[in-house]
Amino acid sequence: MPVSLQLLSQFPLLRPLQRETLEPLSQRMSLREFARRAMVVSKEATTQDLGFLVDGRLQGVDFTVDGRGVGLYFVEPGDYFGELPLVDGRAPSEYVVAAVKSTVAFLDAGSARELITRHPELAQAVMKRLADRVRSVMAQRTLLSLPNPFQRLCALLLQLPRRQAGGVSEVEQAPTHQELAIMINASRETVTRAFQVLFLRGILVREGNALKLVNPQVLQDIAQGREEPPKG
Amino acid sequence: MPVSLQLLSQFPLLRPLQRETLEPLSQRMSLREFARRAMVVSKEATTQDLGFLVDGRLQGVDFTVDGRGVGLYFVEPGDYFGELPLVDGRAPSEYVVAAVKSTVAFLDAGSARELITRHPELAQAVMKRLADRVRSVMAQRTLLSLPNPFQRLCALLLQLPRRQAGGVSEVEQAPTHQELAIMINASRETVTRAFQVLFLRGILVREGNALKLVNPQVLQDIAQGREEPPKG
DNA sequence: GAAAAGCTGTGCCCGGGATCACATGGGGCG
DNA sequence: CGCCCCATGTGATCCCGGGCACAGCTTTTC
Repeated sequence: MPVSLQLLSQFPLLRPLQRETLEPLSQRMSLREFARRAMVVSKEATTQDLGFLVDGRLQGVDFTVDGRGVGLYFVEPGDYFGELPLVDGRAPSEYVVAAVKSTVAFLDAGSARELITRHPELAQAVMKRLADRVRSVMAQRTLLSLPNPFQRLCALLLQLPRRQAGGVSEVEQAPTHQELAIMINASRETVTRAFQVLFLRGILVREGNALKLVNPQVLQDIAQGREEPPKG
Repeated sequence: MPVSLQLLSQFPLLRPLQRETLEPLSQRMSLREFARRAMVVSKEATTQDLGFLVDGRLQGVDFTVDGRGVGLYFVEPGDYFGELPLVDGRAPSEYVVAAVKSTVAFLDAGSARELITRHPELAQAVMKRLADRVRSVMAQRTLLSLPNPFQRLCALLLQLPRRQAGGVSEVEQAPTHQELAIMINASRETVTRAFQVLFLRGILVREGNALKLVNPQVLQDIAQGREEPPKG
């Protein structure tokens, strides 16, 4: 089930490639659909194919032994994933699931490796991507080593993907309290109560499904322990 | 201050290179000595040179805002470091300090980048290295998200570098309670008390500066929450 | 060898968060 | 429309682990 050239040329990673290189690739690749919540890559998977997200949205997740899930990162259309097993030949470090109905193009491990080896620009891009992941996981590690839940929540809010909306930076599609709780190693109720305080102080404003960070500076101060985590 | 070819050829990363490639490199590189505790790379450094550890032992460390230090990883002779800034051009994510008196050979960022771009085997090796770091930091993140300090300690013990000694795997040069405490986000006293219990149960045996993991299986069980963290 | 500094071991207290239980609210879906 | 499921609030309770104080011990330093 080959993939159209036009589709492939939409991926930034493959942009540097010549048409002659792309064409045989498109022959080897295959498109697959995934329903919402479907597992795209299992942690136990032995294949090391490189995946390109054509459409939808994927999420890297991990589970603690007691079954709680942790969101690690998102994959947006145009992005690729699965580079970790591809590079080191070991099993994936996490699961990848479809956050919504998604379409993925897979390139087999062999071709992917050859491609990267032959094209330094691609190798460069993959290294860059891995570096980004190191930094992002490091940030999470640092966050988790903060002493109290309030600080961790503030730190997390600052590192969630945000966008500017009317001069104020906001988190769209804010995760649920439960999801946040897991990410900062706290209970759901603690997150709720911390939010109360932040709302009360006007540091944070809820707007439908989005969260406006009215005063990021204070969040930063609390996260870094410069300002006392407010109690009530 | 050029570096001898013989020295360079001891680095696995550079092993694939021809003598003709190595020679100009050796001209550009410079050797530097660092005393114990000296800072090799600052987190604020703007240079992106690649460092090769000739002799001694380095440690990647980070500091929380309140000044507590966290050990992240070690660099042993033959290893290189500084690949993260080199790859993504951003500031280092941590400090590198000399654990003991050390000798380091530096290669300027430009030459290093060119080298990697020109030689796919090297790019491959660097990618592998980055992948290792992703996995190691992920492991630390997972550890920190365990609910209680006892579990975290067991998990940490299992992920410290170990070696086999007389059929029993042991941690040489065990870190101090204080250092362990910081790594698992707990207080020094809590670590001490947890050790008490582990010694009492014969799961762990102290032998001078080394720690024998007599029963790794139980450690594993406790870490994963399958077995109740013993209370006394 | 004496002093100083650092590591380890313990008792005690207290407060922050986990946990439980339940009330509300709100949105999707038959 | 009514139902149900999930997300959010909120109070009450309890206990784990942080923090302090201090007592041996070992290791460095001069």
